[in-house]
Amino acid sequence: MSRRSRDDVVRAAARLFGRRGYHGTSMRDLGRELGLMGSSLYSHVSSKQELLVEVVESGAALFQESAEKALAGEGTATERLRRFVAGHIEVVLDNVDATRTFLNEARALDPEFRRPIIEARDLYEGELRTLLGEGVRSGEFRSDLDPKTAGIYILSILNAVDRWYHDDGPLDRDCLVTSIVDFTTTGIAAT
Amino acid sequence: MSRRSRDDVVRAAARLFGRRGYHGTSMRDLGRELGLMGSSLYSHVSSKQELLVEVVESGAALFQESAEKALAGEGTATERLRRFVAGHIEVVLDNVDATRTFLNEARALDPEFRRPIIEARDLYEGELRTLLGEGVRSGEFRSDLDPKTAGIYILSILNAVDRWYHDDGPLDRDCLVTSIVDFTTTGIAAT
DNA sequence: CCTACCGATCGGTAGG
DNA sequence: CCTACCGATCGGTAGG
Repeated sequence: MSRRSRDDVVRAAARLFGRRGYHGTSMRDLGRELGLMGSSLYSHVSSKQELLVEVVESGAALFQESAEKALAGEGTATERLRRFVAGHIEVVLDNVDATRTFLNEARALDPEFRRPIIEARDLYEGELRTLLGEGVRSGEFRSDLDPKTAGIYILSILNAVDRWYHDDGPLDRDCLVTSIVDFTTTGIAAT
Repeated sequence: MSRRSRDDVVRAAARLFGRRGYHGTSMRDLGRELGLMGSSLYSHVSSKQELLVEVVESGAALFQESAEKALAGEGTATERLRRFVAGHIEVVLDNVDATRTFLNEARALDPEFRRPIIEARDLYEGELRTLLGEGVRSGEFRSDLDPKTAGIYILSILNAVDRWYHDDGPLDRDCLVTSIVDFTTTGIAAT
């Protein structure tokens, strides 16, 4: 067994922070996960909080990049919404540990680190809101739509996906995206 | 300052468990919240875990009672859905601490207590699913609706409400309920 | 990366 | 409900 890299440590931290929470994970737990003594981790990082910061920031960055890619190109608001949803879901499902930690453990961050993370979250939400507003102006979305609350509802659905969806279940990822976009655009009522 | 009741202790536990998490709360934190020494809490409860169990079970019970009231009476599926949504939101907003703990800290429960809580959650979700299925059969909801995923989407929205809604904000509770029911039934697309 | 350790804090008990 | 305390565990350091 070769030596562990700093990245191994961060990845293991993401896994445990995401599953048991920051306060539910000790440095000795983390060491055990990697076959190391807890104290050995301090040759890779200088504190437990530093690990949390790194994991949470990586989660924030993943969402930000995803939004940029989804919203950059052309297309109707509906098409861009689909790309936004697909991107978000891909980020969540391909990085369950980091995104879980980003979504649930930000409160364990020291205040100085928490602030910029909340700002990143607001920025991401704002980009979705802008997209929804454009869809209203283009006539694709209902004229009485409130982009703010609608954006929150959509993100509520997206952020919960990792709590129930499994890749080996009956629904593949494309169908999941379609299902969410359909629910969001046309709802459950009969036409 | 009179003596504290067991109920005071449970309520304080709900507050701290809901805000900082179970593992982020020490018995001494809890004592401080009540103006007591941490060790004094053991004249009211026999363990920290017992407090978590009590809080989580109270959260589960609140949702269960709410569903029973909402689904018992007559009405179309849409009407009962509105009552279900209104009930859920009332439970969440009137009991933020207990419901937050119920929704986020169940993983900190010892396995023997976690199982029945997950079952309670599934039961509640199942009741919503049944309601949605009835709406499909009555023709109120789209015939191609999958009640299972739709139920998950609706609960995702409902369970996130406490993360952003404030009673003193621009939206009152009735409007919030209407907003969620509208989003759920007709979606954001223009008609 | 380990051994050996530090002071602080943890959940919890005994005795009043 | 407090005082006084228990053994275990915490995050972290020194020195190799």
